[in-house]
Amino acid sequence: MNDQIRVRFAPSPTGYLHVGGLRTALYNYLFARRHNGRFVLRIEDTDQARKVEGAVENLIETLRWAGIEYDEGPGREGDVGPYVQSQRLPIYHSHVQQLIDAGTAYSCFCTPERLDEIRQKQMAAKQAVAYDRHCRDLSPADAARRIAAGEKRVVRMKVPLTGEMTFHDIIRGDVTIGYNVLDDQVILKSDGFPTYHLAVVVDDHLMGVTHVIRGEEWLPSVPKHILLYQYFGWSVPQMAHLPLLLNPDRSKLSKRQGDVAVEDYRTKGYLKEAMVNFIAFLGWNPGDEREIFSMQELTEAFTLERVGQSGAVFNVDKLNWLNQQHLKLKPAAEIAAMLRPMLAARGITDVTDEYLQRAIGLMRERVTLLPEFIENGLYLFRDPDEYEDAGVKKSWDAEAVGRITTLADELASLAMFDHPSIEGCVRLLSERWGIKAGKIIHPTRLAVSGRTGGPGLFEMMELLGRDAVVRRLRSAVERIPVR
RNA sequence: GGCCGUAUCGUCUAACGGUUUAGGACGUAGCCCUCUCAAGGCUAAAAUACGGGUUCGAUUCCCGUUACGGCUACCA
Repeated sequence: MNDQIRVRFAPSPTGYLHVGGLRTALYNYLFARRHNGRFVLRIEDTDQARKVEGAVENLIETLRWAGIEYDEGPGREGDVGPYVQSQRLPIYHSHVQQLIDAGTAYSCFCTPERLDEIRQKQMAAKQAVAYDRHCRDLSPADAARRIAAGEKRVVRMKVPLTGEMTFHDIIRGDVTIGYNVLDDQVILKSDGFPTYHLAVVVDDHLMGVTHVIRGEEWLPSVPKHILLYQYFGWSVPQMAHLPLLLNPDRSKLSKRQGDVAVEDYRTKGYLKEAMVNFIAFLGWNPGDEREIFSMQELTEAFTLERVGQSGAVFNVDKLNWLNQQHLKLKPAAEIAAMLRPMLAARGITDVTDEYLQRAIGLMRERVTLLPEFIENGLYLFRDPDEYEDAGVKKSWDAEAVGRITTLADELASLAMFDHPSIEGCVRLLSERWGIKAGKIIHPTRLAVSGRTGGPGLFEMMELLGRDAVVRRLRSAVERIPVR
């Protein structure tokens, strides 16, 4: 392997992709792209109890949706696979044996009950909770005999009894942790699966990972990992521990206080561009005052050095704003494609692309989320079947009904039915009647759309077309009771 | 409890110890624009947790306190 930068995103498949996970994946991805490196996806499914059916597929699909493509991983094999830990058991076993042979790890036969017991005692005595190293000095021969006899065991790594370790983190600088607060971590479970600590070290090394970029929750276990690198005689990758994402009350981001699954946001109608832009800015900024970034721009601007050290609250208001901004930038054809299924769900399938895209043009600055195009702009596709009370109350009186009737006739005989002609017609009437144009505009909007707000009336009527407009005006006159 | 980490407007953040009346953005309020709703423009309120040092000078460096968070599993 050469000196190319290699990073990985290594989620465990427990159901869905967490927004914090998305950010970790994104930063790894951006870092790899920025340095022409490789981005690896590795599935850490060493906990059989937490395995969730379909979670891996879901994870991959969500990453794909966000535009985070991996260079190597499940379904995209490279030279250092497999990329799913449950398929790498023999690799872990031989490495564990290596440590046992070298005397840096040992078999432990303590039962869960015994472990529980000492933990209880330690807690009662207000001592640090740690394994008492009961099996650390069993002779290898004894251990081998008990294994042969079929006794259940785990394998633990030996942590020095005294001393401390200082390591460097790109984001946090030098961190020192004493060995006395570390216990002899289990590295191989009794079911034959490795724990995270062993698997992550073995795989990161074997997969040529040069930079470990992951969440801050891993910071305290770094010394254990470095110890393992040393036991194996391997060089240690660079570390970058990212600050956590927080709830509005500053606790670690969780359900209960909002959505944490990326797919929830996708379902709600957030754009991937907004999601990525927003997530990137939680803990990182470009150092200037730009706010709106495409994935491409992010890859050009991203550096680990500009990642902050403190947790960031997930602020939905800002995400909403970013979604609006990206909605304004996105080509109408792409928005149209996303709207089609939503329209179809309402039985609207007879809309041409041209019409739909023009409708999007009228609505895009008035919506925050995708479904609002339809919720707030349904009248662009169907005649309204109800009229806002506030509008009726405000602008629908006998005079208005008379004017709308006349307007309908005038519009029906207009030579051209485009924005300028329609506007000219309305303005002419308002002059003739000696009233402000608004006196005609407001009831007309109500009659045509059922709403009091929305796109400019004349553009809207042009899009709707003469037939629909005249029909709606006349039907409103029939249907809306005069107050 | 122990260990580790973090601490600038409500929120996301900027400010290589001096260029700072601490800048931008979201949100909030007001004004402008205007056929409505938006969008946009302008304006306003809004922060260096606290206490000690170091320094001619601290948001920036050091120490302590406080607060918050993480870790402390045969979970990741």
